[in-house]
Amino acid sequence: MTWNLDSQRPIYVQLVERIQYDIVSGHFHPGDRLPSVRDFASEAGVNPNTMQKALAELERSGLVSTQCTAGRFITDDPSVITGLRNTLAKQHVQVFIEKMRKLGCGRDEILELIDIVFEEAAHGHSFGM
Amino acid sequence: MTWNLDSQRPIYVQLVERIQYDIVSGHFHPGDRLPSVRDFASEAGVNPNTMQKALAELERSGLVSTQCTAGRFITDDPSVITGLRNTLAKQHVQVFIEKMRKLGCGRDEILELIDIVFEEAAHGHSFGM
Amino acid sequence: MTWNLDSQRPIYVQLVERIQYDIVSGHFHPGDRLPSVRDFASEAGVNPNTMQKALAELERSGLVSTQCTAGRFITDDPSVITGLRNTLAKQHVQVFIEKMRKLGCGRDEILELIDIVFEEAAHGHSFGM
Amino acid sequence: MTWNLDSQRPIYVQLVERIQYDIVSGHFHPGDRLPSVRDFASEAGVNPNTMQKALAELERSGLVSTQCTAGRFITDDPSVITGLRNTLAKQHVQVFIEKMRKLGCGRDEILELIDIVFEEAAHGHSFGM
DNA sequence: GTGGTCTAGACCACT
DNA sequence: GTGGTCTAGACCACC
Repeated sequence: MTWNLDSQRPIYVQLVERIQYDIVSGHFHPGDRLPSVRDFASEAGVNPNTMQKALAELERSGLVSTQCTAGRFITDDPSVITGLRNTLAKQHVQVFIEKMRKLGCGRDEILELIDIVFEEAAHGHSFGM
Repeated sequence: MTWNLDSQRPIYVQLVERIQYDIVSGHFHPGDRLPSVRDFASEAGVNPNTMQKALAELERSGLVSTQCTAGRFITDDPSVITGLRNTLAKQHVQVFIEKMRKLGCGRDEILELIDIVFEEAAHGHSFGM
Repeated sequence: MTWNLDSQRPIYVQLVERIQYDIVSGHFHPGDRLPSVRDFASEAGVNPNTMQKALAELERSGLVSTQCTAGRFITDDPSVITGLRNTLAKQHVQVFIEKMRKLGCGRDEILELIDIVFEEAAHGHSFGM
Repeated sequence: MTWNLDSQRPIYVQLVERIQYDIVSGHFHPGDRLPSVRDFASEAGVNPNTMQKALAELERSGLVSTQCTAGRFITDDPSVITGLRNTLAKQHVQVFIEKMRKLGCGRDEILELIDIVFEEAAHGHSFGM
């Protein structure tokens, strides 16, 4: 698992996003214990304080909670996770559609392109880049 | 028309993207003469050198060309513009679908969400800006 | 009965306050024998030395007295207890009014808010715990 | 203006509370510019990072906002300030009544004591201690 | 070992 | 000069 941090945006923001994804996508499960701040930080190649800041952010949003001296845990309320997933999904769709609109792509063309990309993917093309 | 530059990513990259959009979306037309580097830079509120770098980038990709002493012009070959438009559109779709895939959204859910966002937009909700 | 000790303030101070409350509020009665230091400490989940320090403090203020070999007893002079109760009550009121004054709340607003809180409590809202 | 920080509770929390009070009590006014992080920190005798953390907290709650490179400003929406004031006031009342309840003081006795304290204050006694 | 907090000092971009 | 971010290293209390 690589972290792919770029130095253009605040690292702690990228950490938050990345961990959110890992929770939402099922890499972490509700109730799971997260690695310790120090381990997590070293895994991501950042300073423990930076990871601490990211985790505090996640705590503020209710995704993780800390049981002092025992570590940090993913919320065990699946609805919080589902809620975040849906929020993120909708945000992505909105940003995406706005970008396409600026390119002059309407609804039909968007749907068409999506089908094309899915077709290609189904025939073994890779997604990412 | 505001330029909305953020200081997180290299300015010239943002300028390139923005001008690409302006060409592709029809704000600039094939054969149009671009403002002078100096004017363009002052309009965007950036240093002329930065704008220069952005325009050089656009030249490299064939979107604009310099006719010495007469200034810079948008390519008069519509197919180049259409090509860019389609390339950008497809890129956006691929990136978007990859993000959604990471969230665990399949094709059907994506289509559903897109319809929802279009519905909302039709009822007066703003997109992102 | 939980002890709710927080690690922010010296433990023994919190014990003193808590036992004062238990005496003043009638949980312990005049002349009652207190549990042994060891039992009391284990009940509160603290080190016996810490409890010892707390009890010494209470002895200094005349609330409890040691009868050698027989253990520690709550004072059998009800006026001492009543005196403490009134002292604590007045202290709380003074500190409270000072805080409210800093917020710009005058006498009338304070009385109004107190009535509101009592109203809410009467309708089943919990206070603080 | 002294800061009276005690080392028992997180300093940044105390800074938040103190600045909240200063805003709510009218020492800072809506739209006022706060001292720079560095100045503010040195005035309070803390590390700039600690002050930064406190101000970030205040920003999160909407009390102050930062106009990048221009400094931080108190919100110019008086209703936010009034809202905070009322929230704090009610909290204090609740905590106070709960404490008094534990002492066995009912509503009437509380009101009586408040009047006594106000009487004393009116005759020149000091509040605080 | 855990998390939480604080400090000191640095760099960046903007103006 | 402003705020924002990051790092390194320290201390504390709890278990």
